Order: sequence, then structure tokens, then C-alpha cells
Amino acid sequence: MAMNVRTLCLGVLSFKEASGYELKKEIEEGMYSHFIDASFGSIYPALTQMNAEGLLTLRSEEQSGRPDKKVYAITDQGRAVLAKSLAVLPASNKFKSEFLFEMLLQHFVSKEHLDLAIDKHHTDLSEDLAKIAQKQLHQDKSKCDAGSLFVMGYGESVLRAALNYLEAQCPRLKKVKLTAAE
Amino acid sequence: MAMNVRTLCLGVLSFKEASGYELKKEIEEGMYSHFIDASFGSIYPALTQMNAEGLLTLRSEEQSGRPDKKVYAITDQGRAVLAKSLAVLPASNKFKSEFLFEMLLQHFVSKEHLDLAIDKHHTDLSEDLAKIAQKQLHQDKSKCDAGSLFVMGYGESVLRAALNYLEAQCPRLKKVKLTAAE
DNA sequence: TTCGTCATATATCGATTTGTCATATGTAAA
DNA sequence: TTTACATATGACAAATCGATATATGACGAA
Repeated sequence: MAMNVRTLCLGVLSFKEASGYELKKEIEEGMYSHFIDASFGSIYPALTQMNAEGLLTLRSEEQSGRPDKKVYAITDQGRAVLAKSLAVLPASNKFKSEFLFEMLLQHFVSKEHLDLAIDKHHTDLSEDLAKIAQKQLHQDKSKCDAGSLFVMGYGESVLRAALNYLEAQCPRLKKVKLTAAE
Repeated sequence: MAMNVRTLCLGVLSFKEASGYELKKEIEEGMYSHFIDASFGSIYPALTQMNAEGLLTLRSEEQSGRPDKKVYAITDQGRAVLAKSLAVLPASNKFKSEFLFEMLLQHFVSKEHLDLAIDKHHTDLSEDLAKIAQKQLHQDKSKCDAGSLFVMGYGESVLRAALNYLEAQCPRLKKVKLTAAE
């Protein structure tokens, strides 16, 4: 899959038009957040470029005080390019975990620091799971397309597995959980 | 955690000395492969730079035919820098999945292509799991430090969860598995 | 009331990183 | 035999990140 920021933006815009700022928010907080990332520094140039190439149209929305909102919408040509990008087999998943690196090199850090790192990771996983659970509830009412459901289910499975493993390896964490549930 | 290619190289070299090529192989095929990635284009400059800064020592090994092998070893100063980098709480896991992007935008691709993508992902997961299983067997005999065991267990849990979810969502895949097991 | 900071909104820029190519050569299979 | 792969280092363009700059309004705290 020709997967880059361009393809990502086209994909998000295929659901609804949006400004660069809104795209970033959607990628950070929406469905996408579980499996992809992008920064302003790559989004804005990509939008400008694709607009120039005719893959997007641009509409300026005046706003009081703030800079004009530049709302981008995908064109038929853009949809064609997106479809072409998707028509290649996707590359393998890539997973980056500083936590696991730290666990591997644990003989270099104090027990106290390691516990802190484990706690943080536990919190990260829990929060991600909670976010998905919230989305799943929210989604029931509105559109529930197959893709979203699949992605949320995948994320839930994987995160829960990681959380279970972590708690099994560090029984201390379960106490924290029980205390919080009281 | 000040996590970048430098820290990564120092971490790998803290176990044993190695050349740039061997580092890349270790990162691709060893423990590290499950949670990090790095290319030659970033490894070689990092090694050169860290050697100049005194974090590494360099020893040239002559080889017949091939270019000299440049074997790097970590110094006490390097170990100090590594420890300092590790003494910061690790950033959250980052997960990149073209497969999930494709699943989310499935209305843009044909059913045939989607099936191919699912099959590929299934194969990817299975192969990764097999690699870990092999490593777990291999490790029993040699050193079995806590870090390695933790990382392998984590990887196994997460990959198995993904595989189970995939097979539950696409019952077609189970048949393939049974056929292969015959 | 002034101060900090958060949210909205766009954009640039240096630093980092990736991915591809170039350069060698030996081994082994097709 | 010629094609591919493994060893080995490195350069380089392109992509991407992360931090920062620029505005403004809202909201609560000192």
C-alpha cells in the first residue's frame, strides 16, 4: 500500500470534508488514533500539494477573530488516487514500544523507576481501552459501518491482551485496580 | 525516554559488541524486532558520531574480499549515557497498521482484494508467532534473563489476541489453518 | 484584574529517519 | 550461467516529526 500522509488525508477526507486542524484532531482522537499518526508538519504541506494537483478542493470559511478555516474536500480524482493506493497489499504492522525496550534493558534502571514505567504503561493501556469502550457505546446510535467495528474490536482485543499479560506478570497492579474499583 | 537510534544502538551494544550490519540484523531478527525498527541510513551515522564522542570504541576486523568489518563496543561513558536515556519514563506505544487502515476504508476496495489483505495479515501474524515460539525454545538452553522472557511473553500475548480476533471475524481462515495442519 | 493556559487555526523549520541506491565480493541454487 | 542472496559500508533525497511562531477568545485562578 502506498501509505503515507497523503493517502491518510485522502482516507479521512473520504468520510467528510475537514480543515488541516480537524484532520489532525480526527487522526489523534478518532478511529485512526489506534493505528496511525501524523503531525501538522506533514499534514499541511500534503494538503496544499494535493489541492494544487486537483485531488482536493479548497473552501475558505470566514471566522471572527481566528484565521480563516481552510476546508478541504476530496474530488473524484482524489478518490481515484486513494483507491489506487489501497489496491496494493498493506505492509506488515509496525509496533514501537519504548516500554518493552526499557523492560529488556531493566538491569540498567532502578527497581523504583521500573515500577514507575510499568505503572505508566498500565495506565496508558487502560486509558486506551476506556476510549474504545466509550467509542463503541457512542457508535451504536450513529453509523456503525463494518470497518469501524472491525478496527475497534481489533484494538480492544490487542489492548486487553497486553493489559492481562501485564497484570499477570505484575500482580501488584491488580491491587491498584481493585482499590480503584471500590 | 530519550529514545532514538543512538539509544537503540547503545542498548544492543550493551549486550555484545557488533558491527553496523550485525546491529541491523539483531534489530530485525532478535528480541528487538517485535517492538522497534531502524535502517542502515540511521544506524551508520549514529555509530560514527557516537564513536567520535567516546561512547563507543572501534576495532577494525580484516576480512578477505569484503570491506573491513568495523566492530563497535560500548564504553563506560556510553553506558552512562544509556542509563541516563533510560531514566526517563517511556513514551506510549505506537502502532502503525496499514491493514487496519485498509479495513476501515474497505468500501474502496474489491472483496477479492480485501480477502487477499486479510490472508496476508493472517500469515504475517502466524509467522511472527512462530518466530517467538522458536526463540522461546532456543532461549531455554542459553541465558534466560527476565527482560527477554517478558518481551517474548508480551509479544506472544498480543499477537495471539490479534490472530484469534482475525479468525473469529473471518471464519474462512480457520479452514485454511485446519487444512495446513492435516 | 491580570495571569496562565487551554482550544481554535495555520504554518514554518531544523532535526531525525526512512528508503533507495551504489559499491564490492563470495556462495549457492535454478 | 545468471540470478538471487548474504556480507559489509555508506551516501543521499525524500518523508516525517517535534517544536515553535502567530493570532484570538474563553475560562478559571491568583
